[in-house]
Amino acid sequence: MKSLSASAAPHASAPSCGAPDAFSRGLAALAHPARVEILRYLAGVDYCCCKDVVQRLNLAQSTVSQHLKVLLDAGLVRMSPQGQRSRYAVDVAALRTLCEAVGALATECAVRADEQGREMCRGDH
Amino acid sequence: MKSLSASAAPHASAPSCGAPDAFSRGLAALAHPARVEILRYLAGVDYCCCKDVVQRLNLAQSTVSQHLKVLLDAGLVRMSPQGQRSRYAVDVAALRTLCEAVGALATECAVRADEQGREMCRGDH
DNA sequence: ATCGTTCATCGTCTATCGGCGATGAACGAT
DNA sequence: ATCGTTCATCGCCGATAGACGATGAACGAT
Repeated sequence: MKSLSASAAPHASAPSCGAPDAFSRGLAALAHPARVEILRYLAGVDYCCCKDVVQRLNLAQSTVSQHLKVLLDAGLVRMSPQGQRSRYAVDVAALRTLCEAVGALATECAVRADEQGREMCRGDH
Repeated sequence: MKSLSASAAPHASAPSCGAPDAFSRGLAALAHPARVEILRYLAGVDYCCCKDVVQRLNLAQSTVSQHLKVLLDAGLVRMSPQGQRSRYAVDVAALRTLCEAVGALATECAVRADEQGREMCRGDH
């Protein structure tokens, strides 16, 4: 009953909460400076193997590989094995989609807040 | 808050990257379904105390308080103590700013990828 | 066949996250 | 003064993230 974490809610299923959706995974992937740096680096080079990122970021190769895997799972980069290397490339469309999702959330919040923003200062309920 | 660049601590022995900037904190705050739900709920009501969110989300009060604190630290919500309650409200401007930061990252990646996307054929396409 | 390179994965470690209950402070009402 | 309510914080716990080194597979070159 205590171990819910993402599956079993104590009482009833939580409202739209509890699933690691694409939105959450995408944002979580972006919520790390190293991964943002990887993305920007990937966009700036024509082809990119893991080694290049390692030299760029001054991190261990295994660490970089992990970060790339996170970005891959989030759908923000694509990978095509090429010989003994791995060609990584930014999925610009996915990045845009994620950006639009954030924008949609911001817009929704703005609209809903504006709909009744004037009476926010009543002080009672 | 235009500093998107991850400073990428040069030394690898550091446990973390050492630069939890506003961008990372904001995205990390959004990267949890419960917190997104809190944001949307906050935007939809004129007045909101912690208790309301607790009933809404079916989470323990302490858990909700933690989530609110995360959102607060990320600057996405504002809080004003009001009597024994705490009035929480979405900071729409901050949300927009964060959204624009994501957009800037997406645009930068798109531009840089487009600048040489056509000539990325070094050997094969 | 052998070697060097590249990369993904495994194991380990520490720090943090995310959940909870319990506690105490602050405040309004009785 | 006392009680009830609300909230933030603490301690605890399991799970995850993020770092590393080591290992082995895949591949090109010798």
